Amino acid sequence: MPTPPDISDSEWSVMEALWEHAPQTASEITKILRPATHWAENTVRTLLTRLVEKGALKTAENDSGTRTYAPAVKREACVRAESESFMQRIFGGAAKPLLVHFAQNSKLTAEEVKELKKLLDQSLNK
Amino acid sequence: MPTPPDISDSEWSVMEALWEHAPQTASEITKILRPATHWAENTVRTLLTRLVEKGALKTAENDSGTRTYAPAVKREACVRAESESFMQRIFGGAAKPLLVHFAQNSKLTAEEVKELKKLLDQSLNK
DNA sequence: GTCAATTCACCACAAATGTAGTGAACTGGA
DNA sequence: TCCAGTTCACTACATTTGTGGTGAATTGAC
Repeated sequence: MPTPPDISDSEWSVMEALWEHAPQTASEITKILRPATHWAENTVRTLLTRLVEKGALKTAENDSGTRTYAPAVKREACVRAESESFMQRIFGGAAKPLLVHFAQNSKLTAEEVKELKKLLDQSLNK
Repeated sequence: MPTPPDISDSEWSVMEALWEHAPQTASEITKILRPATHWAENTVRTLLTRLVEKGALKTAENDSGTRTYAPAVKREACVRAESESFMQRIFGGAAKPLLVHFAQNSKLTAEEVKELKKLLDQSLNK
């Protein structure tokens, strides 16, 4: 898989739809996104085209000869890239202050806290 | 303090300089940022102007009659806003998967892990 | 008082983003 | 076979962002 390109806000919604389920056609994706976005189909098509240009999606044709889209980059890799650049931007690249911030500003259940503590421990023995 | 406006990448660097030390003049800020950015003074001035328009900075004059800039919004509030929108964008607004991601992808010292675990516990009794 | 340096208001301009419209081409059903 | 709906390639256009140039006004040092 190639390095994840920059993916803008709107584009990210499209990617999510395709990470969730692929391949899909432009009109299918539009329908999936409609409730949340109300985007015109042409808007979605523009985003799809840009994402293909960026190398984030690849296309193929389905049985009816209609173009379909599928991710060319893994969600996890994109999440990592976006997270990295966010951490860089806001927390000077340091994980600890970031974790401090979210640990302090989030409402977590006792279960979640337990789980996270376990993960933190594991992050040491790696 | 007003609600934090959107602050772009370059603008954020300027804000950091002023959160660090304020008030400062345009040329002072340019000098501070120069090692990291190599921006022309006019570039910094443009960013300053935009930040004032956005309400992120306020201006005054110093003794020599030169304009100075100072934050009009608290860093903590901006960090919170950016963090919120990042969490929304990438993790669907959920803190737990975000924390999981960073807990797993960060190299932390034993000290830091201890500290974070403590913070997590405290986040419960609030 | 003059001149060089500083400060500023304004303008510039390309790339990226958000959000679509137009018009041609194709296609499945009556 | 002809038309309506679908798909697509292009184009459009306002904003935001990154990056900086021009030229006028001011001011401190001679």
